[in-house]
Amino acid sequence: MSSHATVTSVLDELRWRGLLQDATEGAAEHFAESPRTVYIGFDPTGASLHIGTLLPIMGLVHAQRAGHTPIALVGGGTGLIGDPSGKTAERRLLTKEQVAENAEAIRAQLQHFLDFDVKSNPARMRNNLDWLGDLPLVDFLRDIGKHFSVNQMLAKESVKRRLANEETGISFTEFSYALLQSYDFLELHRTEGCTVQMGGSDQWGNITAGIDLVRRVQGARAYGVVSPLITQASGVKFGKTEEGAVWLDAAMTSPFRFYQYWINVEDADVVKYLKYFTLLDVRRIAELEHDLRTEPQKRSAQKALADDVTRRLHGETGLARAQQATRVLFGGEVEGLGADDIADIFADVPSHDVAKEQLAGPGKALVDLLSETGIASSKGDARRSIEGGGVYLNNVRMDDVARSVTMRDAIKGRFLLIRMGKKRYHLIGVRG
RNA sequence: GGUGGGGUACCGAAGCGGUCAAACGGGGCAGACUGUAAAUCUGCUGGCGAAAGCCUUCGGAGGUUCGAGUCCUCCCCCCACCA
Repeated sequence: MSSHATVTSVLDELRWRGLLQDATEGAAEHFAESPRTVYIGFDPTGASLHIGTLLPIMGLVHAQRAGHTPIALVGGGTGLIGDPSGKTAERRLLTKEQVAENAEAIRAQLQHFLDFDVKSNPARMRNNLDWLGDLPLVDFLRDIGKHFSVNQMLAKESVKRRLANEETGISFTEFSYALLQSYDFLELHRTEGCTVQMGGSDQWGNITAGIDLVRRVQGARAYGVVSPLITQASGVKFGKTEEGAVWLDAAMTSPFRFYQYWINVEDADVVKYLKYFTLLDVRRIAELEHDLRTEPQKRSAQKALADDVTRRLHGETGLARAQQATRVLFGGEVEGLGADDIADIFADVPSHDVAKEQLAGPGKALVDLLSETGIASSKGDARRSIEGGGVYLNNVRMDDVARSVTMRDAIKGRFLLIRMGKKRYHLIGVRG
């Protein structure tokens, strides 16, 4: 991805895209004056980022495109503590090794979105473990803690909620989180000249705390910009599927399933998501919105969204494969395929194995096959699915609960294609 | 510490001696309709079983009874009011 030193105001860009929830006073002017350095923190509590994190990432992407320098801060140190914002219960602590591993994985994922190589304003990556890791406690309390009013901290919504709950309460560790995040901002201000912190709207409190600290310690003015919470028209939490979260790591969510997630975005959300997650411009998005209204069955908006986001994360190859698998599965091309094509196309589709011997002779009961591979949660579940007309073997609906699967069903003696419902595909490879 | 109300399946919530694997709603899955959308309508939603049926489940442990989410005893946990 290339970044151009356009003069477009980041905030204007964020605003029309619906990515701007709030900004501290003077932020617009600050960005307008000259190129700035902006940071966002990423919590390494998981082994991968998920699509919910895409929103703050896009904030950095837009900043970079507008000529500013983005810093992705991986919270290798703060990840050891846990942010109480938005949490109702104390979090379990991760080990240092886990956090270090996660931080490394996140770093790799961010490289798909930010340009670390441009001459003018390359993105940077920092890990706050570098300065929090061996921070002397006494110095910290003297130099940083001194600037924080416990009274104010107690008034914060996230803290209040936890205090109100006698059971869980809040540990000193999590209570201190805001200080550490503020210290990050101070550190990046000193060493990187970073003057703006971005983040999700749940970070507003932590961000303003950091701004105050920079002002008190450095006597300098700093700014904050936050993006809104993503909502889904149906009220379901964004980024969740039956299989769980949609991850950026290809090993956790294959490019095919990633692509499918975006293809399945409902009409009521798709325009919003185009603005959020793609770099398509106003005119293009307006066109897609128009198409959506006039010929919704074409699903051009969903396709544009899926193409754009999948390409950025998984590259042209990943996108091409996801598209091909989609064409084959949903375009009815599956019948004429050879085994090799299938192996290739289905590399991404959830798959299972079954031993050849099991399909020999009379074969294996379909319900057993479904429950043993985990496609159905139990035999009863498998049976009910078949009775309800929701199970397809090689794209043929199975209506016989007592159906057995034999080698004759295997495509080219190597694969069984199971479909549950309209769109959940599973490939079963015949072993041996 | 006292008094009262509760703890039921993924969630909420009925049930108050057999007809209870447990009403109803939500969620989830599937079907129809569509556009791999939404809305709507329909079915399914503990396990095993082709079925009959069997097994496990209603906070925990005991008990009464031919039979217990349902009654009794003790224990644990929540909530409200009082102190």
